[in-house]
Amino acid sequence: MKELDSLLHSQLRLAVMSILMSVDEADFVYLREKTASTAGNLSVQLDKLSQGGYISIKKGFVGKRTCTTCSITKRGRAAFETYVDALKEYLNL
Amino acid sequence: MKELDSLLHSQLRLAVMSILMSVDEADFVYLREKTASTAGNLSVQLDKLSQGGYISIKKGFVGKRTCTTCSITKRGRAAFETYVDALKEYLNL
DNA sequence: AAACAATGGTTTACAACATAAACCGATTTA
DNA sequence: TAAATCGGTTTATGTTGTAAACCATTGTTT
Repeated sequence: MKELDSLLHSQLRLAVMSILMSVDEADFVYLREKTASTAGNLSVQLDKLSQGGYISIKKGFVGKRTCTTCSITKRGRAAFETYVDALKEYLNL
Repeated sequence: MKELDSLLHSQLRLAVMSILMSVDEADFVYLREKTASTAGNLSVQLDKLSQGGYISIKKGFVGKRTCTTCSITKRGRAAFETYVDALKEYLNL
């Protein structure tokens, strides 16, 4: 059996990655709402994805307010695809 | 976003369930080899699946040796299918 | 037959993880 | 200016996954 990438095999991180796969860029608040997660949890998981090089996080401003924007990296995209393939094997899809 | 069934969202339990989906019955040793897991870990995870009513565990003998045989339940089969559907949503499959 | 290894598992101790609560600094509102 | 809100981070805590240690029985060696 192939190993499942443990950085991706987490509900929230997977949800985030899935969104980022199809959206180019997404800010913190959007991700929090779309995934229905708490800010704290999201913050931690984004960090992990970032540490692993799967996403890049850009901190900027919208007006006077800070805004954290995330996008998937090449590496993240590849990892996601590998993960999906491995999963298909598990699920016989 | 749909919730992912946390009883299934675990690498080893998922592997076990996937095997049991297509095999009617499988004994402990077979599962251990097929999933390349340690006996301890497998024992714990089988217990959890059993507690959740997803598999049934039957203890018997083959010759003089004990033999633990597992099979998926109706409920387990349904849960697996639901899980797969939810996952498809996450992965855009 | 006593000692030793192997088989089939279970228990348990520990590390990693997910999560929410508490918090922080800046901004807007009253 | 005080209080409430926003965008987010840090931290404390419970939950989970895992392997190491263990147990009971069977088989093998001396």
